[in-house]
Amino acid sequence: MAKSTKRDGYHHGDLRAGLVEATRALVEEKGPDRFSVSDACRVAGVSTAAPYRHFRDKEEMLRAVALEGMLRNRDGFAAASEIHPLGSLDAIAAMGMAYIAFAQAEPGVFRLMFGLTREHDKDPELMEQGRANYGILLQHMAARMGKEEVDDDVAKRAFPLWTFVHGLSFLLIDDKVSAMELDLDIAQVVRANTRRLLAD
Amino acid sequence: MAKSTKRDGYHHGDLRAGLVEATRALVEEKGPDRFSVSDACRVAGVSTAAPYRHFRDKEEMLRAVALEGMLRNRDGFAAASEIHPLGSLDAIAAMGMAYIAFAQAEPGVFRLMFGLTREHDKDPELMEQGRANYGILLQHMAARMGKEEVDDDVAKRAFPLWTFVHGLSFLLIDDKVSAMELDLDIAQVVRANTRRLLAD
DNA sequence: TACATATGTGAGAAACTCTAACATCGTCAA
DNA sequence: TTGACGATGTTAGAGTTTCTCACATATGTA
Repeated sequence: MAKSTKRDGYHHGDLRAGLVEATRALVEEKGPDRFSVSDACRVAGVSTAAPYRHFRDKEEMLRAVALEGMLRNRDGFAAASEIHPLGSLDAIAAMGMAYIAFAQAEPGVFRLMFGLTREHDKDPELMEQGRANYGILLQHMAARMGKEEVDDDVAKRAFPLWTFVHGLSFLLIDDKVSAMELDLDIAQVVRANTRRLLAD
Repeated sequence: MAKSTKRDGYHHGDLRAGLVEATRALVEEKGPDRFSVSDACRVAGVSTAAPYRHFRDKEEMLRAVALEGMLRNRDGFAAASEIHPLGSLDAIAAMGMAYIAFAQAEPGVFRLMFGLTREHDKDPELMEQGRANYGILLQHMAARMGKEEVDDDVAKRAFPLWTFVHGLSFLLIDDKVSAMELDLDIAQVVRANTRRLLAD
């Protein structure tokens, strides 16, 4: 039965994948700061020394989850961008909603994908994936501005859109929206302000 | 010489304040996730059991720093809002810049003020301060819209402005701006997009 | 088959959070 | 003035955690 996450004897089968999944689940359940390697080991059913055959340290386990999240996020992002015309307000707003939906569905992983530790910036793979995601938005923006190629102007007009949905995502998962007693229709907020940010 | 942070004998003088300051410095130096109570004790020059006379746990120490940051942030925020006419683009953009400047000056504390843990939401004092800060923006927005009182419409028009500078703050401190090879004049970005978000 | 390599285990060192019992200091009522 | 008490510090230590080291077991290849 090929490789599986199920234990089969002395060896695990695919412990790396098993640990990444356990880590993802625990990060989501308890929050990134309450995650422990030992917990992941308990879930995966291995000793606490086992992970160190596959990851340099705890940090690297979390980075693996962040990277996997970035890839998964890209799917939703790309899908949203493709159901509307290139460069349309509909397409751009849909991408924003996909970004926010991911943050709300997996706040733990989302937090991991950004911020949590400065070492993430040094991870070239993670950075590359982030750039690829942003690239999709850039394509739409270039089309909208009637340009063949993505240039600095395009990048500078696209950036505020990212900024906006990024900030909204954090305010939502940190519960600031309800704390301020705001009763918002998120889709409406995204669409209206995307339109404003695109205006000129 | 009244209360001081300096050690004077068996007792410390004002250990609570000393620990908050040590915690703030360490959070800024190493990041919130690398902070340890023991480190703070070493800096303050007390035993590792001492903090528990003043704080329930590590979490509460960090919350104290977040609250103190929120108060300090408010000073800059209020100051920025007062040097320009009530409700003017200048005033609102200046407040945005103050917000971002704080994040860049104290990224560790800024991260603490939002997110890091969900327990923060339950801290009524912290929530109250956050609301007070947001209230300053609401005043300007109400004036701009020619209203006497802050109502739902005002809150809904102000919210995107917060969202925008909040997102920009995080992208800056997480180094995403340089990672995407964007060379931005932040003041320019804030002003241009604040104007767009206010338009209609 | 036999050897090299990959992947798991158990034991333990070092650090950390937090508690419990005890020590010291300041203060206020008698 | 004094002495009891509450506030605030210390020492010792239990329990958890990260990570390393030596050793065990599985897998693949000559």
